[in-house]
Amino acid sequence: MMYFETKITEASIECLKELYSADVSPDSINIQKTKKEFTGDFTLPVFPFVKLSRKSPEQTAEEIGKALKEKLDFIESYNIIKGFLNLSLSHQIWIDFLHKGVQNPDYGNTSATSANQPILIEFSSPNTNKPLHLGHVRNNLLGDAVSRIIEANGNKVVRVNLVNDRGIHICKSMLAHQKFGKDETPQSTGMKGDKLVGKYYVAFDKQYKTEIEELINQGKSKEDAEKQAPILLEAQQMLRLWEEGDKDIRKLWQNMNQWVYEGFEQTYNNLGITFDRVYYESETYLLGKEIVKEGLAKKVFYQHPDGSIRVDLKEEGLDEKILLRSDGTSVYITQDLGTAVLRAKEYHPQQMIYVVGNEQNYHFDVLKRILYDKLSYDWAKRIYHLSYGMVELPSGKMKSREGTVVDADDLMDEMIRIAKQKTKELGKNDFNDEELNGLARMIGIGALKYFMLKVDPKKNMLFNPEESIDLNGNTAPFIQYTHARICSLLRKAGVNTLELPTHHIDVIPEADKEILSMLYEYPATLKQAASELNPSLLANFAYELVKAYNRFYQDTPVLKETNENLRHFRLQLSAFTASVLRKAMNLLGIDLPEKM
RNA sequence: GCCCCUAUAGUUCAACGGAUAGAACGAAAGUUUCCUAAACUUUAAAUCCAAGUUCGAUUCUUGGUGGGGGUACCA
Repeated sequence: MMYFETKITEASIECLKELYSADVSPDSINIQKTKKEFTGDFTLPVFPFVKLSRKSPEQTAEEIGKALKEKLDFIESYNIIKGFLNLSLSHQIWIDFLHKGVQNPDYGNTSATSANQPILIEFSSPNTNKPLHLGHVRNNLLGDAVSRIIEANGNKVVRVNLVNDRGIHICKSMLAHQKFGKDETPQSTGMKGDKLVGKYYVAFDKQYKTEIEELINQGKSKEDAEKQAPILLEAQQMLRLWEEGDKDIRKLWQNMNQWVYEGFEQTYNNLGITFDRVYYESETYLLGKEIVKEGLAKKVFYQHPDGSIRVDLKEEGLDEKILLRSDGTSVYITQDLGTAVLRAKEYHPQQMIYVVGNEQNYHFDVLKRILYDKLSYDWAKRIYHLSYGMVELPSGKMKSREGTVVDADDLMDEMIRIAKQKTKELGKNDFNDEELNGLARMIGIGALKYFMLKVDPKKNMLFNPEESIDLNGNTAPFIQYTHARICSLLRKAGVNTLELPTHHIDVIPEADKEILSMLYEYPATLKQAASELNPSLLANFAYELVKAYNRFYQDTPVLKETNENLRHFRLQLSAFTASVLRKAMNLLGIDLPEKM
């Protein structure tokens, strides 16, 4: 793949040296795509160089344009508007680009460099006390898409999941099941395991609130009531018993977690998500505790008079942080310390990415500081928190305990149902049942994934359950439909587009050219998506490409084009478009149908 | 209180410091003897406020205002 921008930049530096004896850094050469309303392919704003030339922007642009045209044979012409130098490339180089691109199955990808250490990426990281909701969906889709994007950029990826399978939150579900559960199981109730366990988490919270209220009525302060509610004390006792290895508690814990895993498995399958390595907090928290003790021995941590172990990060601009409770049980960050050390040892990754919501920004600051500054692990500087925004409802934040969540399974089912209904409404009858179900799935899940991934990860996003996710406009089905139309076109053409001869066409029409130049942008878009860990760039790219193609399709004949060279050119252009769409969307985990 | 993030059409989202801020939904009006109308075309509609840096600021800096998050012996 040739990068015209690079060549133009290099040539521009030479020109500036020859014309004005000036040494200019590549940074000040800002080659951009020419805007649609002007003639040209690439544009160089020359304002930064008028100081060197001591001439007007127009004159400066003229001099640079003339010199560039002489230097670069692929520049056919140029024009100047104000201080903008617009360069047009030759038709032939664009035709060559199409020819090479359409035949290159790896177009846009960077070939793998096997020597590199893997990039480790943690995502999903569920708690086992409740089912997955829309917030987790964003996390999973983001982690999966980022993994794919990094792979396409030539890096090895290890997808890891960290299951928070122990802790006070699970004890709450367990306790509620013991108290109110009547020995219910997924089998006896027919409920999905994670849903059943989630039910008890809510039951716990209900009882907890009742007890708090009673205590307040007895004259306790709200704060004391929250700390002294009997059911909470029981849960804390249960956690201590769990950490001591109490047989009955461990048995119940194993059973209930198993139910949850079976439920999660279904959800992951539906989302099309897999992992290479699953860590369980129950397997790493002891290592975490050891690390805390080592830190204590090395005096980088200290024991508070109340018995808890803490770290002082005031010098690092943060605060004190508790690492071990006064009763000796571990907290959230304890296991994260252990897990991080274990991972570093197992994989020696070149980078450790954590896909975790922005509500935990502070937590990751602290984690990194402890590992790097306090414990002097050099690899800890390669920890990167991919912090994404919350999914909000019109009523505000989702809260599991209060039941204001959008359940992941329900939402997927609903999306598939709507897609199926829409397909029928549109009178698409040439599908058998199996095909119809497959298509509805592709569309429904695709729409959901696209909806979540088209938004810049770091921004909060809003989901309105009243309005189901759109299937029109800037959506996956819009892109899928265009792909299906192209496939139909190619089927009818009855030729192998890859084997078509080189075309000689006099001019590339405007609409054709627009698509071509967008296809040219794909590799740079992919690179940017990888370096910014931002899948939304690919979503927006695919959308823009489809907009342009639909405009083209609307009023440009392809099969009916009588000029054979032009017809072949357009078939290849269409085939290349379909192929790039598949690539971009596949990196988002979205499949495209050949018929819809 | 302190810290971080954020602010763009009625709504949901775009825009490496570059030209006339771009889409979608919603609203209004159109397009099918022609390769799939889940499409296309047209109209109305926005940079929170105030300074600063710059040839040029939605973008960078400072101050203010609004929204979100964090600051737990929760995760």
